[in-house]
Amino acid sequence: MADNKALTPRATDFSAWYNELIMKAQLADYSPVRGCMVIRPNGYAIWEQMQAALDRMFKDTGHQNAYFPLFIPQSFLAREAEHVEGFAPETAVVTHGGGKLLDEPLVVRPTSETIIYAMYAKWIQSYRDLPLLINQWANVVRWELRTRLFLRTTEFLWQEGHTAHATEAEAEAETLMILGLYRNFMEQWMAMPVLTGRKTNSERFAGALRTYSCEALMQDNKALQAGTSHNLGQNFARAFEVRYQSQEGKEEYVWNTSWGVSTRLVGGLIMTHGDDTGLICPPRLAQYQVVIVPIYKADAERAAMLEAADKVKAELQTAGIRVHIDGREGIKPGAKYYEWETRGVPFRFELGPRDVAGGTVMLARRTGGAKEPLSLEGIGPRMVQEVGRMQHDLLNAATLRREHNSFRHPETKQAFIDYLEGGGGFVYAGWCGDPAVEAEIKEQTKATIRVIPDAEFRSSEAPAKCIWTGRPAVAEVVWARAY
RNA sequence: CGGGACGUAGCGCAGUCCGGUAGCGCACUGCAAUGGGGUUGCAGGGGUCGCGGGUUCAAAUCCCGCCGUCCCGACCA
Repeated sequence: MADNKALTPRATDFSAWYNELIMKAQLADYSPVRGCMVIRPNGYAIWEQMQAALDRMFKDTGHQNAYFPLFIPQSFLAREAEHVEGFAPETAVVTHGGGKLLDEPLVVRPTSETIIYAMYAKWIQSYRDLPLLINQWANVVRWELRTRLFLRTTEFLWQEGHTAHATEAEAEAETLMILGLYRNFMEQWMAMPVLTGRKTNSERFAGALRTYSCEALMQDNKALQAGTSHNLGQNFARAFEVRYQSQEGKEEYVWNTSWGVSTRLVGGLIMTHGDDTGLICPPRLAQYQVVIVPIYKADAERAAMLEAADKVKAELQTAGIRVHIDGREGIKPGAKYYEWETRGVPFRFELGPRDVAGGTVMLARRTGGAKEPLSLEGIGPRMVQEVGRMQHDLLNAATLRREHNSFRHPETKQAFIDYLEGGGGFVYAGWCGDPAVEAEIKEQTKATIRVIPDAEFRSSEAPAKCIWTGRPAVAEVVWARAY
C-alpha cells in the first residue's frame, strides 16, 4: 500500500493535493518516459465505466465503432492548412522502421481526421452512403511540454467520433447532438456540471468551422475543457476529396463532424468531487459502489462474518449494485476505512457480530454524515435508492459551488480583473469580438474565453458593452483561467 | 528552449561544508497478540550513494564532464 499519511489539504496546495491523491488512491503513476502516464487498475476501472456509458450512448444514437491505424503518413497532416499548423508542432514522428530510414516519415496520430477522411473518400460515393457515423476508441500522442497526470499527458486515451453528412444543417445537428450527449454524460454520470457553448476562433479546433465545448469549473476555480464537438464544414472533405453524388446527380463535398472526450475526464472527476481525504467517485462510475468490511475477533467470528457478508453481497448484486468484500487479514477495520475512503468508494458497510445479531449493517457514506444502521431487509432496493440520491447530491453540490464561484455583470474592468486575480471562477462579461482584445486579456489576466455560452447559461440581461474596451458587445462570454 | 533547485533503499529525507564501516522515518517480509476509525511487540530483507572520469592510502563527501527529474516562463484535450 501507499503511505498512510494524510493528503496535503486542497486549501494549502491544490496541485500537490491532486498529485498525492492520484498516487495514494493508486489511480495512475509516472512512466519512465517523460510526460507519459501509467493508468493503474483503480484509475482504469473508472475509465472503463466511463467508456461503457459513453459507448452505449454513441450506439444508441446510431454510431458504430471502428479502428484506424496509429501511424499517419506525414503528408496527410499537411493537406489541411490549419490542421497541420495546429498539430505539427506537437507530433511525434517515426523516421525509421526495421532499421531503415523510411521513404516518408510517419506521424503518430495526434488525432485522426486525416487518415479517417482519406478512408471516407474511398467509402463514400452516393448520398445513400450518408450519414456515415463512426467512433473509435484509441490512444493519441501530442508532444506536450508541460504535463499533468490525466489532465495533459503526452499519450492519452480517448474516443474520437467522425461523421460525414450530406448537408451543413445535418452536420451542425450532429455536432450539437453530441455536445448535448456529452453534457448529459458529465452531469448524469460524472455529477460534473458543465457550461456548453461555442469556442471563439482562437480556441477553435485546427481545421474546424466551429468548435463547441463543455466547460467545467474545478475546485481551485480553474476551468477544464471537458469535451469538444467540432463542425468541420467541408474543410477536410475538400482536402481529402470526400465527395458524394446527390439525389439530383450532382457531385458534392460531404460535411464532417468530429468530437472527443479523453482520460482527462478522470482528472475532472477528481477535481470536481475530491476532498482532503481523497477521491469521491460518483456511484454510477464507481468500480465498487459498496465495500463491505467484516469485523471480527476470533477465527470463528471471522468465518461467520464473511459468510454474512457473502449473503449481503449477493443481495446487492441482485439489485445491480457493484460490491466488494474486504476480507484482508492483519489490517484493522479503521485502516480499511481510510483506504477505501481515499479510493473514493461511495458506500461502506461495516458488518460485525452486533449487526448480524440484529439483522442490520452499519452504512457509512463517502459524502459524510453519521453512520447509520440499515436493516438487511430490502437492502438491495434501498441501496439502489441511495446510489441515486448520492448521484443527485453530488451534482447539486458541484453546481452550487460553480454558481457560488461565478461572477456575472462585473461593473468595471477593474472588478473583472480583480475577480480573476483573486482566484475567482467563471466571469460572464461582454466582449466586442476583437481577437486582439481576447489576446490582450489573456496576456494580462491569464484568463481565456472558455465559451460563448448557450442560451440557457447566459445572464438574463445581456451585457451591452465589452468589459475591456467599452465598445458594443457582440456576445456575453465566459472568462476563466483554465487547465 | 531560457531562469532556479535537486539526484543517497519503494517513498520522504539526514550524512556532503571539514574525505575514514551508508544511516533515519514510513513502507515491505515473518511470527505472535490485537481487531466497531490509521494496532503493538519481536525478528528480518532491501543500496552500482544519477552516470563517467580525475585527485587521494581512502570519495556519497573534493574537482571536471555528462545525464536526468522537478518548479517558474513561451505552446496545449
